[in-house]
Amino acid sequence: MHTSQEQMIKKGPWTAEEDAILLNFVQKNGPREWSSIRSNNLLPRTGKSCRLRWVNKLRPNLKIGCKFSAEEERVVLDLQATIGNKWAKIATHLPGRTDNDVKNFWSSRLKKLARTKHSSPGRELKNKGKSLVAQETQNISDYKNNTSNDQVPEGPSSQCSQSYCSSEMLNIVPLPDPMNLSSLRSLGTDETNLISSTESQFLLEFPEIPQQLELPLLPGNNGMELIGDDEPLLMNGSLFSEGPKDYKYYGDELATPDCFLDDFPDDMFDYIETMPSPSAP
DNA sequence: AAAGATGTCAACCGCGCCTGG
DNA sequence: TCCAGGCGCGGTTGACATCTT
Repeated sequence: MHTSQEQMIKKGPWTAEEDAILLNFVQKNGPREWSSIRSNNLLPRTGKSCRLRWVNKLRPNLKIGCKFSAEEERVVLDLQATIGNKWAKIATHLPGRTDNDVKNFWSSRLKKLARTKHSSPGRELKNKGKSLVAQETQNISDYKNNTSNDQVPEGPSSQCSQSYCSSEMLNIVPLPDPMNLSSLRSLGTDETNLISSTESQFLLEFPEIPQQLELPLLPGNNGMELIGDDEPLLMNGSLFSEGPKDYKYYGDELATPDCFLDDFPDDMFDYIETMPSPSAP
């Protein structure tokens, strides 16, 4: 049973006329009292919808149609590792970016990582991917929470056994020295933050890399040039740095994880794909 | 050139917090 | 103290664009 007012609520893409009306409203009233837009019959949209449109598309100084720079990617990775999926908070550190932008950027990265591992996902993964990626995020978060007492699981997590990432990705193995977990632990800004989600994500994705492969070479050096005094480390946002102040560059570009993946041999993931599952008999 | 795979973006949904009555 | 409405946030979905085979 719908009221006539409910039936009048419009959904879907915004028209230029609607945008103009909304802009006019905000110019007169400021970005607030969104619900009055509908109650005053200015637009057949909910207050939430109006607010979202304003925040994501009509607000001044937005970077629309502009890809994330390496620096912006670095900020997102750092902050996500530090505070988790607080997209709105992260967005406050990125002028011109919205929480939606950050969220979409992060989802794209996760999907890319998932597909890298499952190199022939096909339509099945396409169909499952969206919810699975979200599940993966949750599982990573759960994993982080469950290891907050310095207890590092040595095998697949039973807690996540129903999920996509658990059966295929929760392939957690101790890292050999010097890239062991105590090294990783020392990275955290919070002692309880044993492995940040970015870090654990990498561990889940590529558990065997430190044991089996040489690290990729970075231009101009042997691939693991030290910036600070600490040992080279795999994780923490840029994957090759030990903290926000020290970031590797590929030429003029900051070394983002995507750059990182690009430098692995093409067949590297084929090898990973054939790794026996620890749960296999 | 066509079909499928992948990436990007816009928008909706549901939950929870805040605030005023 | 309780409740309802407004709002913000994170998660999710679907459409469209672009790339790959």
